[in-house]
Amino acid sequence: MVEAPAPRGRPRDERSHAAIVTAAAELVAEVGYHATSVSAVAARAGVGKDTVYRRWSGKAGLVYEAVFTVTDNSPLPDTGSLEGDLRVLVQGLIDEFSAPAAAAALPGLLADFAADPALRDSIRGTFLRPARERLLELFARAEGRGETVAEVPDTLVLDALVGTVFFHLGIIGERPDRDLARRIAAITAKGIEAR
Amino acid sequence: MVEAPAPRGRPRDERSHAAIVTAAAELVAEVGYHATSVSAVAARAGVGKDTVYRRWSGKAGLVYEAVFTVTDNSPLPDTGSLEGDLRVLVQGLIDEFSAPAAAAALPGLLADFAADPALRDSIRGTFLRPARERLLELFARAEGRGETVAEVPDTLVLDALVGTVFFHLGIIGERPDRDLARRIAAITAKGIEAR
Amino acid sequence: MVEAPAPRGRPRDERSHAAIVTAAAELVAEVGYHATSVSAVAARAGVGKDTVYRRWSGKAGLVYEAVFTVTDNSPLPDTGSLEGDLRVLVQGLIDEFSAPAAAAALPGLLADFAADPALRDSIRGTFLRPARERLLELFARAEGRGETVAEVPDTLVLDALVGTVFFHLGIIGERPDRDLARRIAAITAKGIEAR
Amino acid sequence: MVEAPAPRGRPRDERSHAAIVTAAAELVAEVGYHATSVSAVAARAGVGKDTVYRRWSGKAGLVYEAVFTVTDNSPLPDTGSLEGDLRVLVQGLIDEFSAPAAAAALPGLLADFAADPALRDSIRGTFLRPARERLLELFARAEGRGETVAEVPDTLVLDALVGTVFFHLGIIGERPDRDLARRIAAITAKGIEAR
DNA sequence: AAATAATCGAGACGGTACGTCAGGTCTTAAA
DNA sequence: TTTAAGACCTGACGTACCGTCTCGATTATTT
Repeated sequence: MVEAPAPRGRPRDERSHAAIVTAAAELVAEVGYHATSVSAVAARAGVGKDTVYRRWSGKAGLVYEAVFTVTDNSPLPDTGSLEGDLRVLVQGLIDEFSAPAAAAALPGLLADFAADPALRDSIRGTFLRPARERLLELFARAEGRGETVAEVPDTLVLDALVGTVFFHLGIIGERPDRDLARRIAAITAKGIEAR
Repeated sequence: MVEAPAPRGRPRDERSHAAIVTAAAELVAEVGYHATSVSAVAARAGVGKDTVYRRWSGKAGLVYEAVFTVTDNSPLPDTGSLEGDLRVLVQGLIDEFSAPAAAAALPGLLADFAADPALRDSIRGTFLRPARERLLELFARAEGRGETVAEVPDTLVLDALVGTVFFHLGIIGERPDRDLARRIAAITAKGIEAR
Repeated sequence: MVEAPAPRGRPRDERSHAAIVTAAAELVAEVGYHATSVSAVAARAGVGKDTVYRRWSGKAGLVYEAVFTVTDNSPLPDTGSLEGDLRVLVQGLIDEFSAPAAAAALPGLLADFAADPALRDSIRGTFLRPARERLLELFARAEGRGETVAEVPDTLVLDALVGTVFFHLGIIGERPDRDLARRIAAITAKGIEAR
Repeated sequence: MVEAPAPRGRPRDERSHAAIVTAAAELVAEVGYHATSVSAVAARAGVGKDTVYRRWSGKAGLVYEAVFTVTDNSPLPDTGSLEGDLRVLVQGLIDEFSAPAAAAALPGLLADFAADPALRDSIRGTFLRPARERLLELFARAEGRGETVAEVPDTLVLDALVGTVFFHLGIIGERPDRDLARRIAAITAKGIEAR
């Protein structure tokens, strides 16, 4: 087991952490990702810049935590069909990507993550993990029901779902249509059915 | 008919234009989108900054033209099936997005485009137009063969194809797998078939 | 005798000259010397920049002509005393330096002249010439009246008169006091009297 | 009594201040006032531009401090006569204005000061203050000796002395003649004597 | 109690890029 | 050859943000 490394000196103030995250989320929603600066976040949080850099490596990491902290861990409802389950999953992505702060942050955020090897790895490892677990659970259910799924890497299916939603809403800026989740789920479900 | 607005004064030097575009493409491929600056592009092109800003509104517009000028207008080969045609189309996207300059530029570029309303509109209007025309041609062929396609907006299908490739390669940084085009085409073709 | 160099091609448009000078004088009075640019002068005059540079070497020479063209050549009135004559001469300098365009132009203009050897020489040769001629005339009258003047270079006296007025009004920005000419003339007259 | 405003944050580095001032003085002496830029000063001082703009409003204020910091506070020697005392004072002005950096800076510097209301006020308040104090001391001595001085504002006498020296040396570019101080002092002393 | 050590808010630090503007030159078609 | 127009290269402007460093002042643990 890993020992805590014996904390010495003044402990970090947890309230600073919360204030920074809140300030970052607000700023991103108000002025966008590009116009959000670490200086401005620190100023709004009533905190020194060092206090931010002591906890995060830069704007990207900070905004990521500020915008995507609320991971929905509620179990995926069982709709009884692969397509129905996928629709719920996709609707979740749509809701997540349509939130004001997320919509304002996503393109710039993912660009910054993609440009940094360390951060890039955390996209699959952290950002996509919950969605991937849900997708695997969903596949398992389908198999349990006897629905066979074609031989296709789950990461590719996930990239297709996330990439489609991200590009459609985040890059193009399309408003989330009422039928969007249904259509994406329908195509994907039929597309990956065996036979 | 629209009259040319009677050009007055010294005409723009076409060699400057070409030098700037070349310098931009090289720089992006060498140091990445973020580290590419208008000043550096101008310096490498042997041109004043004004000459750049006279023709482009900023880094985003310039890099876009530098990286995505070579529109492939060759007619889409007719493979005899929707899935086959889609595979060619998707492979074209993969090749386009995997080129060194494009791969280095895409995430930051699309983020900057998404952040500017004027540029954002040009994504559909310019960047996606050739691919969309190919897609429509491909749908027309399928109908001509009697293959019926489900009621689904072509822009959504396009966003799905482009979004998937962009996210998989550009954001996640996955290497373009040998089977990538085949798999995406297979899922999509089956997914949008009527029935 | 000097031959005219056989004018070939389109002759210069004299109206351009006048338009440029007028535009320059107006601009200097409105926005000051620093904010006056050759581009702006040309634009206001409805003239190309080249047409300006073909006639003047730059902003300094142009503004000089625009602001100090109206040389007062009226003969200096004979007041009957050195001090009285000096007072009239100094009042003339004050009036000249207090005109809106001149006041706005002088400090920057003289600075630019001082920085360029060619222009610098023209301060004595052109700008100060009329005043110097008046001063010499004034000395001649004094001698004619039997008033003896101490051995002092006339250029130094002139520099003292002009420098005092220029510094007091142009640099410090003092408003031209009612007694200013009288006081300067009194000091100078007494100061240069023999004995 | 005025409280020190409780300095917060990292204090300014005094070595930066000195390095900037030195670099500015050197540059002005080497390339002149016009060709001296804030960027070049910062680069030579090994300092960011922000560090310069944090302390000075622009080139004018910076160069002023760089060139005219060394105020000569030595007491004016008592020569026993108004004219002698004036000669010492004027010689001091000549020496000050003839120093390489000062000669290169003065015309442009005073032009920039004259163009900015805030800086303009500091000419009398700062630049001319030492000379004015000397002049007043000199008048007091004269009165103490029984030499009566005509009713004339001391600021006008000062403007005459400074203006004459500045115009003669700075604008016209005359070399400081051996007799210059003597002549100016003689004219002024006689000119302001009562009777 | 004293010493040690990490944190805090504040803001200065050296860099770098921004987008604008002026300078003075050059190139066009028309006069 | 001049004209109006305007593109050309150069280089300075003053601003903003980056991520680091330096203050004096806290706030904890260790001696």
